Amino acid sequence: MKSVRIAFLVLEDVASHQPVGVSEIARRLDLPKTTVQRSLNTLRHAGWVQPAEEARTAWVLTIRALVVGARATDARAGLRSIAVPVMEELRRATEETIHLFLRSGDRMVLIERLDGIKPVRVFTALGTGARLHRVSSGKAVLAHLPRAELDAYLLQPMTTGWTRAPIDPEDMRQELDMIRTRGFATNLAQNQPNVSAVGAAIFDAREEVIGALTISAPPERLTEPGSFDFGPMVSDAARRITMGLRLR
Amino acid sequence: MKSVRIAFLVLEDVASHQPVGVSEIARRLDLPKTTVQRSLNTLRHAGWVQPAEEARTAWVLTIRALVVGARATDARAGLRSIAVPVMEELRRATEETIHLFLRSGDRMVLIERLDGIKPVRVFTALGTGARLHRVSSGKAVLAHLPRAELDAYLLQPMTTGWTRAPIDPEDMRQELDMIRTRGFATNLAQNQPNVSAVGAAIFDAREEVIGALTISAPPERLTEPGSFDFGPMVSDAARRITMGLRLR
DNA sequence: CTCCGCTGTTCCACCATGCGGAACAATGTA
DNA sequence: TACATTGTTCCGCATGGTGGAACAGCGGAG
Repeated sequence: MKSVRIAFLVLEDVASHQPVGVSEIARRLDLPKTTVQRSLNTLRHAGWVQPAEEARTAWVLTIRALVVGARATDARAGLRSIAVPVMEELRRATEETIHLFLRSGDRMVLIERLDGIKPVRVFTALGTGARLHRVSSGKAVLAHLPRAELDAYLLQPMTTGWTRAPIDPEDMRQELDMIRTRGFATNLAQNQPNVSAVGAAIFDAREEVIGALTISAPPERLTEPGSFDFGPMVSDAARRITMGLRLR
Repeated sequence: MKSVRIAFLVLEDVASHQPVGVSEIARRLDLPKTTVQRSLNTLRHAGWVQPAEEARTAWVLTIRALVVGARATDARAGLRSIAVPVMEELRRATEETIHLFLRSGDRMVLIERLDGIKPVRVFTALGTGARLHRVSSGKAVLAHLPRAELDAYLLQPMTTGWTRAPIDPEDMRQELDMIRTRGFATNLAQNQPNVSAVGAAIFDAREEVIGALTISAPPERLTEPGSFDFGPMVSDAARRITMGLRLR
């Protein structure tokens, strides 16, 4: 179904470049303008894209995309209903921001957030994604990936997020070993300068890693000694979520 | 483009009934099984649906749907970046949960949430929708809709959400008049038994209503006198967001 | 003012490709 | 065992998507 494949390519291109016009999309996807325009019209009739306000010549996503997309997390057998109470408890205990991530390919995607009580916080929007090796949640996941998958991932070049320093795969393996033994991963302002975090992996009923839970805070509230307080707390909370999923 | 239209129908059906099988979808959409299955396969290759864990015979949405859907709110010229700081301030002042809604047709859709500090809270997932007349945000929007649109809306039968009591369109008009004059709408546990809320409308640069901001709390913390404290606060916050949008 | 490069849009003939009935297989229920 | 479900494969027909070409509208440069 060529036309469907094209329609979704167009939709995703609109999503990541909106507001955007016909020619621009056609150029980027290397498709005839005609084809792209036909797709856009169909997408409009389906209610997924709409002309940007005023400019009838640029396109943006509609809210319908959000409504449908938001249901994506319902799939995981009520993960949210199991996770949220645990997250609430964890937030009360730490007073910091708690994030719930799911893995999607080689990215971690934020699917739920309970923000901290203390004033200084970092704001991450739902649906935001980051490469696995850049974030504590991702490292927690990497540490529990099947050997073959991990090897494949480490073949890709990796850099730290902030200072674009390259990461040595062997160093990463060592870090992952440590994460596996102590039960949680850390990220001390390595991805974004003002955010530190500790994270622990969550497993589904088949005992495969599916995501991670994290505690985020400004670096001054999450130093290495501090992370040893929070570390066991996330690790314990994540394990309780895993338990909950297993009982389903 | 028939095949594309069908593919999106199938996708939306999966979204609202997952996990779901071929025959069930075919029955509901009144399409041949073959057609539905072809669509599902294409959707899988596009990365939008996947077989449910274990049961290879049922389908669910993938996280990709969330990632794309989450971008839908970026369209509104940085609404989020303008709204969030105002919402933070409002939450600090009230210590209650702050919701940001956008209108989509005759529904209000939750696009951002900052949860309250106090323990008892009601949890609404992002992307959740509700009929306009059922929620305070929706009533705030209705109160500022162009006459023709309002008339059209009031022609539909309306009931309260909880006790399915019918609502008289004339009563609603009166309530909307009051909302318009005092600047905010209230919902005192009428939709869900444990949630009260006050809401105020947000306008775009063309001065058309696009959404609303609300403060939610359990009824005991948001009684009629209390709502007169919070009322002006939401109303003021919403106006500041509107101002921000106008400057863009 | 005119030209040029860029937009988005319309038209149309060809033929790839999606359509869907029928027939099959793999379940689990009476 | 019989039956009513489910999901899956196959294939011939004609529908409808494809994409080149040609047109129109806009804005900036010379």
